[in-house]
Amino acid sequence: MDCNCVSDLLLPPVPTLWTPGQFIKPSSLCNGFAFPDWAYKPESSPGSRQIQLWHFILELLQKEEYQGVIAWQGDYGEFVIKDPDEVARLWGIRKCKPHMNYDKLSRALRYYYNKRILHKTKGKRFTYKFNFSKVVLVNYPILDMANSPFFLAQNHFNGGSTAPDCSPEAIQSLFPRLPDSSRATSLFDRSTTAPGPDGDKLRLDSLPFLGSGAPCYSKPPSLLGPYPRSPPFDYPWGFNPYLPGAFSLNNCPKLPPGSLYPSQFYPNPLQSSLSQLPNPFSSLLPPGEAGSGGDRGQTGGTNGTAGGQPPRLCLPPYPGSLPLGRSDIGNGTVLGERDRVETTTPVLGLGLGAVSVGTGSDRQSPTERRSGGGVKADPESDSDLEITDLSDCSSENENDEFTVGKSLNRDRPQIVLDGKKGSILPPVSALPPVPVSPHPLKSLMPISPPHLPCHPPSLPLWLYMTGTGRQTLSK
DNA sequence: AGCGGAACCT
DNA sequence: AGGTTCCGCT
Repeated sequence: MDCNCVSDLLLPPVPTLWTPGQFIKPSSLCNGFAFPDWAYKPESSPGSRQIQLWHFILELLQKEEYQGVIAWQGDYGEFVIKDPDEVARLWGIRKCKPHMNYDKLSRALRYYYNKRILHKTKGKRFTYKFNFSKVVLVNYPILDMANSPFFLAQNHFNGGSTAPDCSPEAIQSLFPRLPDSSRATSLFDRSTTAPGPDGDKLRLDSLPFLGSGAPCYSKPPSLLGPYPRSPPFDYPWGFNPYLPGAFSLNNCPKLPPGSLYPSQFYPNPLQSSLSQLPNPFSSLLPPGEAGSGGDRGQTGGTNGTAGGQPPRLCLPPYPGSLPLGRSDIGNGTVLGERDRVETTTPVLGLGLGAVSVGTGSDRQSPTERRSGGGVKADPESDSDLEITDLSDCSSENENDEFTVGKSLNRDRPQIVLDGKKGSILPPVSALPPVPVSPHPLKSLMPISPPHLPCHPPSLPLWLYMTGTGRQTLSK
């Protein structure tokens, strides 16, 4: 039976989020619901365009209108299904399974246990927890995680051979705590010296969505941006993350004055953080904002970001992540016309490359499964790490892969992980030369796409469960 | 409520 | 592969 709800006819532009009443294309609707294109698996994967449950859950979790139905609660990554029947109903609508119920949905959720995408918070009804260490964070280019001390250990791309730091601390360093609201944060710690070899150190803990803040309530990042997936290599506003020039410290184009990023789209701490970014990032700020250290509060303006909700940032991904993970996330569409619907939340697409964390073993350990009470995440489940090998996704571009650490660039930011400085990002010069169009914006557009990425595109920050792709899980 | 096996579907 | 459906069990 095909209820014709979500078919390949679903084309971008689509509503930026799954919001009842947002109609774009009747043929792409299911019972009046339309869904963001990014919610589908990439075309390259089998069964593509079928949303996965964990994806759907994240989708719901991201929407404030469903806070009464499902919401982040408790430990980091933990969420509670407040209204199981309603969630099941929504899932049923989504999948056109009118007979869906929580029993069935929960069976599907249990299906994720083995994949270590989710686990149950013992002792808390309807409470589950995402194993965010089991995700691939793509498009965190400026956080060159693959080059961090943490990830170097198992970096498939540099043949890392040292033992990985799989300690919970290391994991925590990957997902650091949200800084206190009172704590001034900056993406770059300039407290030490002037820019130079040690000048600009990227602070992971200044990225709100990367961490959890309050001890009792830790909302994971706005994991899935509200941006519709764009066709491959469609960078409507002309930004091409693949192009070296896009991030060249000397070749970063200014956005047109008064352009697509009104200042109110930059709530704190992002705004101030962005403004402190060295070029090219600071240039993303509207004129007058860069360097102003604006201190508009998080409640600020019309950004639509609820107080306390981590703002999504949108920085162009650093091309160094290209070999590691798809970098076409969001950036092309962030400023696109199609995004008018919900460009209310700034998005910072920070490229991590493709980083996943997981164990070689698929199963939860008995310890893990025994751990109850939901007091604290089982360290075991989050304690292992691997770099997701996406190399087969870019076989044509193997030569493009960075040899991490092959060359140093003093101008590039560095990562500070728990106070330890990470290795610097690969130099822009390591990128393959790409012809540049004379047009200031078109110079950022793809001349010829490097290769078809293999994760869902156009996400400002895309979480890619390693268990759902062609990647690392061994069953 | 929650679990997991099994058959089945797409 | 990723569920969906059913069901017995705890």
